[in-house]
Amino acid sequence: MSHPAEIPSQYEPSSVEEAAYARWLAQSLFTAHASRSNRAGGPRDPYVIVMPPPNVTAVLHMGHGLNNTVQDVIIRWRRMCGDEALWLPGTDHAGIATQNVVEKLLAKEGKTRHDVGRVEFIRRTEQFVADTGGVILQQLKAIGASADWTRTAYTLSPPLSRAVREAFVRLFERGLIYRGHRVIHWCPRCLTSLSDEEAEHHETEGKLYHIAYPLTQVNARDTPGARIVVATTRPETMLADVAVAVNPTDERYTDLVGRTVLLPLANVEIPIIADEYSDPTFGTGALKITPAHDANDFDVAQRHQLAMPVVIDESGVVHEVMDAAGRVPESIRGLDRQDARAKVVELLREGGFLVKSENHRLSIRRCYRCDTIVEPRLSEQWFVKMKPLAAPALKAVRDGTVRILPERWEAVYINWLEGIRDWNISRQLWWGHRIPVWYCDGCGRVSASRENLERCPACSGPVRQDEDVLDTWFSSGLWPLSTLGWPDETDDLRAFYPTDTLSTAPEILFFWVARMIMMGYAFRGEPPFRTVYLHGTVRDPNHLKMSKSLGNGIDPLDVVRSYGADALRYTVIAGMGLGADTILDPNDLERSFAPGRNFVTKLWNIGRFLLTNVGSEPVSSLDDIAPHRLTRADRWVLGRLNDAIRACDKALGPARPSAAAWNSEERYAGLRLNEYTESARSFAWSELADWYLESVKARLAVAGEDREVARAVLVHTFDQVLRLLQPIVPFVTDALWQRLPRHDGTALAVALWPADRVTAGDVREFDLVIEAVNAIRRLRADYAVAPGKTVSCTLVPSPAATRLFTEESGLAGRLARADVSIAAAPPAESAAHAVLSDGTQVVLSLAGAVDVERECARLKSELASLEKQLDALRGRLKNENFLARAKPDVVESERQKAGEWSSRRELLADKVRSLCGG
RNA sequence: GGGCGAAUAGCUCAGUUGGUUAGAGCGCCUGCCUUACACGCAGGAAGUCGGGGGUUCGAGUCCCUCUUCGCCCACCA
Repeated sequence: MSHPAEIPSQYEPSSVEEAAYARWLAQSLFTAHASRSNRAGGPRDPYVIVMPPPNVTAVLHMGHGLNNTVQDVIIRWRRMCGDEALWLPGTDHAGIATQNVVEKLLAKEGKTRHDVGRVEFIRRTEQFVADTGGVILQQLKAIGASADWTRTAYTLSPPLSRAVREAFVRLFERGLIYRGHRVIHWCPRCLTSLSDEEAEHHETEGKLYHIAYPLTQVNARDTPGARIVVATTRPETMLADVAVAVNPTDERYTDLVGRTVLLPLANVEIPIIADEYSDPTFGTGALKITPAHDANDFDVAQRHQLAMPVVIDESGVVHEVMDAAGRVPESIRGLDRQDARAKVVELLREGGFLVKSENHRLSIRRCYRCDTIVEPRLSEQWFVKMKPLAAPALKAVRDGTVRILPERWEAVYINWLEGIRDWNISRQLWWGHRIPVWYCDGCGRVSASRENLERCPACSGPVRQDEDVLDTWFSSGLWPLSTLGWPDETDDLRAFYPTDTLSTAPEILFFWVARMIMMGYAFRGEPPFRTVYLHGTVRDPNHLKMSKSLGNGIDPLDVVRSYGADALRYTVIAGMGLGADTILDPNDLERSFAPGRNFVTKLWNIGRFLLTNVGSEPVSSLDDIAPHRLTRADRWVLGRLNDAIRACDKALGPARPSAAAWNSEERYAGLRLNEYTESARSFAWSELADWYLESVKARLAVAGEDREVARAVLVHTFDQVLRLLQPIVPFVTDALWQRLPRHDGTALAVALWPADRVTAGDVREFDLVIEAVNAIRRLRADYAVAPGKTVSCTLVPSPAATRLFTEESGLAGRLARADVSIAAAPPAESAAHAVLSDGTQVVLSLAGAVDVERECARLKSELASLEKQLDALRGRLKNENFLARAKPDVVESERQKAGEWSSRRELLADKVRSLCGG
């Protein structure tokens, strides 16, 4: 009747996962079809997730593992719900990051990129990407990612590069891209400018130097030796000072405005000017103005039309770079900015100009790619005017067209967009999309063009293209559009844009998410997605972010090898509250991933038991079983299954807004993946396995009608459980699903999501049986009855439960190892007692093992705690305010409870009286 | 400097709009190799829900305040 040999006793993920994945691919389960989308005349709602493209040179780490598992769970859920589900994968060329890697390789040959030249450098980088790139996409397959690989995209591919150029030119034509000469963030190591977002703040302990600038004497009235003291954290930049600014309201300095000072070391005469920017409460109230090396000073200098000498070059070396002849003392020339600072301070001290230096906390900016301290630098860059682009993106989140989960990030997003500043998009790199702008030296025309230009459109003279490339995030910002074929009006674009959910880490909310929303509106008039799901960070037990450099990382593939992809997936999904960080211990993978491994094993064993007992003969559909043939246990498990399905649906939430914007009920609902997981787990484990499977064993052992009923219920229930769990643990569920006798050849990944049955079973009767079994088990444990020993138990059912317990005494006895008999009154002999919630009495005969004193103590303490709670409950029910203000259903359930408790209290009190003689 | 978040069992965390006796996993204790599972089963211990104040019939949940961590943003040199 069964085929136990077919089901291995041990589930070996490593031996089945790879083949299973290959089979899924061969069946094209993950390939979406534009024609099936209802936006293209097809029958289905589309559901689309664009994968945040990992850097093309990246290797999978836990952060990717987490984020892609999240996306995979969501897309697998929607796929089963009948949506035309598309998860679109791809990689990012990652300008600075990739260029850095290749430059390091060149450095090993003792060369720089300038030695090989631009063309050769790009060729080498392309080769490097071709050889080693995209590894991460292969690795994602190992964790079961159900992406549509036929659509794999790459930001630097020809079609996506075309989208980038189109976007640039359109913004240029709308006047939203302009060229500006200003102080920007510069990385002296990467030798490129950075956007505000790429220059990260770091709090540091530094020094504030007070430096005396002596006033030049113009007439005899001047006090000899008079000076003005400025405060600065960057003394080395003083060599490029062009003024000292004081606040016009600052009376200390009123007389000095208009005078000049002699800049120490540089020996240049500079004016004292009045400017609002100077804060009288900070330092000495006198501020040195260094326009070329400080963005604010630049603004001040512009207002006062001051010169802008440069003394720090692109590599951070101090010398007379521009308009600074004679300013840099011999002993400082050629020094790195750090060394120059020390030297300047030393010289100032020697010259008696250093008044004092004090400790000072300040925040410095570092390059997000290489951590080098960023240098403010005066240069010519391309900028995007952000205010007009930000407006619709702000509105979208404010009015709920786009929602951000968890909710609190919406405020952060709004706050940032409200204060948005123009975006520097030029990068002085070679790896990236070259800026599609051509300069004509003849007529001076600057042209942005979709096609490469040979001649000036105005004067037909020769032109040269801008040397710079675009910020990597410019192309990333177009990702939802460009991957779907924009700017062409492709089938994919029509069928799948806007997409649905974007899942990523909050760190790139500004870098990427906000810009995608802006670009979506700018080029398509629609948001690129409707939900932004921001997950937490993976950290180690010390709450440090996992990273390669800290050496506290976990390689997801190690976990897959040891415990399987499902264990990895289950662990990260089950352990992750919405937006909360995930803590994993790289030094104890065994313990970290135990939840997943244990659950997968349990599921496998549930399947093994169930399938071997059901056997391979045909099984009736549940619909063909007459309802009256279902046992209480059957009705119970079906009812519980239904509860589980509902709970999962509720946790996963609405897939899409019911109108143009999410309404207040939908807005922050759903995508509680941990709640969904917990609902499915607890049903499978604590209900199906612990109670139903145990209760059904006897029925399966006897051939006959009831066995067929039990088989039908088992197969139906397990089938539904596998469907519920497929998105989380696709491999083990697939392996079990294929062995189901009612299997019709459909793949689990595209099987229909379980439906909430209207006629779910009534669970209350079997709940009482469970209560009775638990009571007997607890009494056994209390009185240390040997585990193997069968005890005698008398049940005195409440009137309502008489029939129930008469019929189920055999089952209850089996589950509790007891000979259960039903009686109208409890036996007189000394025994262990318990009272169920409905008043049914449970009496265990223990032949002398029960000591009356102990039993009395037990019952009394139980009675006391019950009475205490009952008093509180009754107090509440007498309270007029409660009755008047609480919701009717709350009052009703409290009343019902009070009834139950008081009948139970009577019984316990009786027991205590008769047993303890009180 | 501004804003946000967290603080619940030994550890990691759940706890929707305030409403039964606050839950799970891991760990721990006591028994069990009960014919699916010891990665398991049965039973158990363990929480003044960070401190203080307030609102309410009722607070882990709402308000104020303090403490300790963490994050984001920021042009006071």
